[in-house]
Amino acid sequence: MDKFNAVEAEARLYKAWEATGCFKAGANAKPGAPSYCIMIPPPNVTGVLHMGHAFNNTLQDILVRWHRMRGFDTLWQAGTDHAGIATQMVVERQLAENKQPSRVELGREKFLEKVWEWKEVSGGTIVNQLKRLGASCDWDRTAFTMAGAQGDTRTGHENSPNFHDAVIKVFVEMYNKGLIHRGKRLVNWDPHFETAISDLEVENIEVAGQMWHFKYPLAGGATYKYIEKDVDGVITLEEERDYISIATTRPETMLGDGAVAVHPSDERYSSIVGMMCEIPVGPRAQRRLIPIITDEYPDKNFGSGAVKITGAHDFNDYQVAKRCGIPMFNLMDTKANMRADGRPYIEEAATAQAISNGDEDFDEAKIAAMNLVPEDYRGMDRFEARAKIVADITDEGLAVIETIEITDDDGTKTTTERPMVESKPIMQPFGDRSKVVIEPMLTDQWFVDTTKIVEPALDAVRDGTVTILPDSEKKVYYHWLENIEPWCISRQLWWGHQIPVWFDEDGAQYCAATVSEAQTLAGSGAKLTRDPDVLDTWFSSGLWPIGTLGWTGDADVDVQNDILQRFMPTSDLITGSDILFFWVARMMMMQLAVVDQIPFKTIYLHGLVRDAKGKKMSKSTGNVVDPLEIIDEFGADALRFTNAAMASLGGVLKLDMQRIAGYRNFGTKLWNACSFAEFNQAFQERTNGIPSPQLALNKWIIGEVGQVRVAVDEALVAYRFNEAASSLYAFVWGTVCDRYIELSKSILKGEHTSGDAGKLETQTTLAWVLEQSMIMLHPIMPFITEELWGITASRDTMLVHQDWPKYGMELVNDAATSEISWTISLIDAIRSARAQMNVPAGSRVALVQVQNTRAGAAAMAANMAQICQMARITEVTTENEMPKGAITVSAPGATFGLPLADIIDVSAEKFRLEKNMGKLAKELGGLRGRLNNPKFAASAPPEVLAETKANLTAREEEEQKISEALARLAEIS
RNA sequence: GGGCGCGUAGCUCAGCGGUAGAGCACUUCGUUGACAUCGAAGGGGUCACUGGUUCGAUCCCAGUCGUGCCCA
Repeated sequence: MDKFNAVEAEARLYKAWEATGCFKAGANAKPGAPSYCIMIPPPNVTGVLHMGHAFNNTLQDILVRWHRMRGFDTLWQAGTDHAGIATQMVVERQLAENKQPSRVELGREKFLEKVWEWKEVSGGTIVNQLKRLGASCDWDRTAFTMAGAQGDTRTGHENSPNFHDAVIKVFVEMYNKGLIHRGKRLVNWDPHFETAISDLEVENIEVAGQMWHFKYPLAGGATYKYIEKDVDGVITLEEERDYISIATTRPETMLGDGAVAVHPSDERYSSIVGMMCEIPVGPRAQRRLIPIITDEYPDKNFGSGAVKITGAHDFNDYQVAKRCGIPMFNLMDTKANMRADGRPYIEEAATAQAISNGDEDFDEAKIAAMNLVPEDYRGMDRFEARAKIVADITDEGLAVIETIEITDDDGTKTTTERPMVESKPIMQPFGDRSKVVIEPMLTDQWFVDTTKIVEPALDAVRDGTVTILPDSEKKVYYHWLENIEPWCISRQLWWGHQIPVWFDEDGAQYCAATVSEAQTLAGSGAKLTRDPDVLDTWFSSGLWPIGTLGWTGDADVDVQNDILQRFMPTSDLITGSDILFFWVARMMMMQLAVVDQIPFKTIYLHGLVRDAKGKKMSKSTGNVVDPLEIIDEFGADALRFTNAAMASLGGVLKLDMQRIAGYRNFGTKLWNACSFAEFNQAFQERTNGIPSPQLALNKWIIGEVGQVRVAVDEALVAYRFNEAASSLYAFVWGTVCDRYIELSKSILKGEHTSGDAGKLETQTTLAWVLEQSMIMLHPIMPFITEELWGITASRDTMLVHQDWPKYGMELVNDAATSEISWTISLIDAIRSARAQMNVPAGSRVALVQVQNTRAGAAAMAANMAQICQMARITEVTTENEMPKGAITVSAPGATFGLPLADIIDVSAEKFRLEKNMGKLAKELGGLRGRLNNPKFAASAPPEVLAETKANLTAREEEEQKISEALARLAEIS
């Protein structure tokens, strides 16, 4: 047999699987079999395969291949996500690189054509990369979340259901049920992409920030006594003030302040609550006066205890402003520059003052239209405006001044005054894609009233209809859903499902699937304009299960949809715990809201794949591992086996190259074992069905196969991929290669008493054992096992469709097991003694049997050839007494000697025996201690008691033997 | 600050009431008719710490320390 050529074989085998339709829905299904379905978490159409995908898809493929081999009606649904911002970003960048007109220059329609063109060329990248991993998805069913939208060229997702229609249908239904509404709310605004994003798309990062302290003068020159006390109530500061001190990290938003708030219990300010104070920025003549109010929000111990309230630019302030009816003035445009629109500042400020004084009514729209940015700052970048405002206030002497003492080099102390600016770490929000600072912005957006659809999603998990693994993630799920916020689903992008709502000239809304339906609703005279926004990508991927299965919302059609009926609800969802909220929870809510069905029965969540040291992989750290490079170097099977071995429930995923190499070696090991079997004509003697041999060796290994099958299935049923992998690893390498094959060699060579009959049954058994290994390893290592399957015999089906075994513990033969384990322990004991006595590995020595049980003697007789070969023994003689100068070797119930008088190093032997004695003494101490404790006998379960006693007897026997050996040694020296 | 984890061999991790395991790394030996991507034999652990429950705790409980992630 040649060596395994992974690169060549992987491509060839994958092609063969696909060509014969091995992965199609229902392939290899037994008649009437239950269905099994996994929805692939759709990778972004812009995506390239990274370790997270490789890990996640390996687990899915293991489950899918395993179920398919077990005859389930299996579907692994493939597809990609249109990924709104990411895709728009990629195409825009490409336009810029190719010096083509920009998105804005092209206009919406032309730009979307460019996106579809890009999708045709590059959208299939990740699909092809998943194939290299061996993913057995039904690629003919590849779905796309924008399938059927305007401009769709139907390339790369030819058979996708019309996802767009499904999304629009759901939006209209939810709108009509009152689950979706439009409103002006403070949202996270990404000034780079100029769109709202959801709070989940915001990363809060701690950065070095500054906090400035400014004086807001009291209106009309009013003054008050400002008193500060320490914890004991002792006055530490008392002064007359004509201002209130405000601390802020965002001075540029001062222009939009609507009030100053203090805590109701804050005595320092109680005398001025209700008074007006002046925002200390802008042209002096038009400075606005704002009220000093009380609210629970300010923290007395933070800053000065007084907080400026800027409802349109801060989430906390927004809540205060809403509670207290404070106007919220928007200061920035969509790029987060200071607004340059509207009337001159003088007029705007006068109106604002009238509102503040209560002389003029206001509503949301009126406030929104007002621009309170003075001309000096209009059009400035928000950070430039901040610097200028700080400088202007400081120049005017309205910054709070602190006095500090400076010690010169020569030791003289001077005091100096400077504006009070605290440098402190602050949490700043960044866009997860754009990486720019997110601006809270008051805009009109569409929202899903999640509180109205959240309960069924919670109940399904609470009552166990849906299982979340690992269990600890349940709490996270509950916590988020129990405190759910409205979901902002509109995005100011072009690439996405455009919101199906039209406005007439009065701003009335008409929600319908098509413009003509909307027109009908509005009446023929109405002039309609469609909302330009698109839906959040997660809104459409929230419908992934039903959308990919072709749900239409038309009951008569859907009932005829065989695929939908067979596979919905799906079985398992395997995904990263980082998208539990983004995606999993939303799928739960939406499927339950739309079709009143759970989307899947079990949710398996896993962490991020990290580097060997546990660091996140990132481009900037330079520790990113490319799965395709790993596949090139070690083969897909090695990467897959590593992924399975890492996948303990809730475990941290640390990817170590040495480990991958180790599993590559494991594949080679299996290959070489098969090569050995082929060399010994094992596969020529293969039979269908479980062999029924006579030799204990063969009976034993068949029992071991039965045990490992049970272990593997138990592990996979419990989603313990690591246990399945390690059971198979230990079985193939430790049991089959190191034990069974070694013990079979003398039989296969014809050196065993069983002769030709023994050889034949061993060939048959060996072939069967290896075939079972291939079958059980196939879900984890599909390529090398399929290749071995193909080259070792001519077969009716490829391994991918081979039946998964059902046998189990009934294959275990106790007599055979004890015979072989006795034989192995004798061989091990001899080998250990030889190595420690420095007997050259090549030299053969005699073995003396001094005492043995009948079973032991029988085991020895039956396996004499193996013992002699593996322990390098020339012959076995029986003596009544241990010969002088022989070293003692024990097997269960038996004592042997190795007559090594010539070679023996007495001190080395003494050392060896004493070391064993030491180990024994420790064990004996523990055992005797327990057994001598009357309470142990009284309370321990009987089987534990019996086991402990048996253990003690065995150890005492051993101790006896060793002390005898030591005594003999003393005689020699 | 709140929540959730995790501290077990040099490293990466399993185990989770009956006295400790794997892989890698390490040491010694080895071209014995599958395999040096290998074989054989070894060394290595007060299972973070302190209390408690128990006949018995790495495992359960409480606290401490360290550490990671998520949310404010």
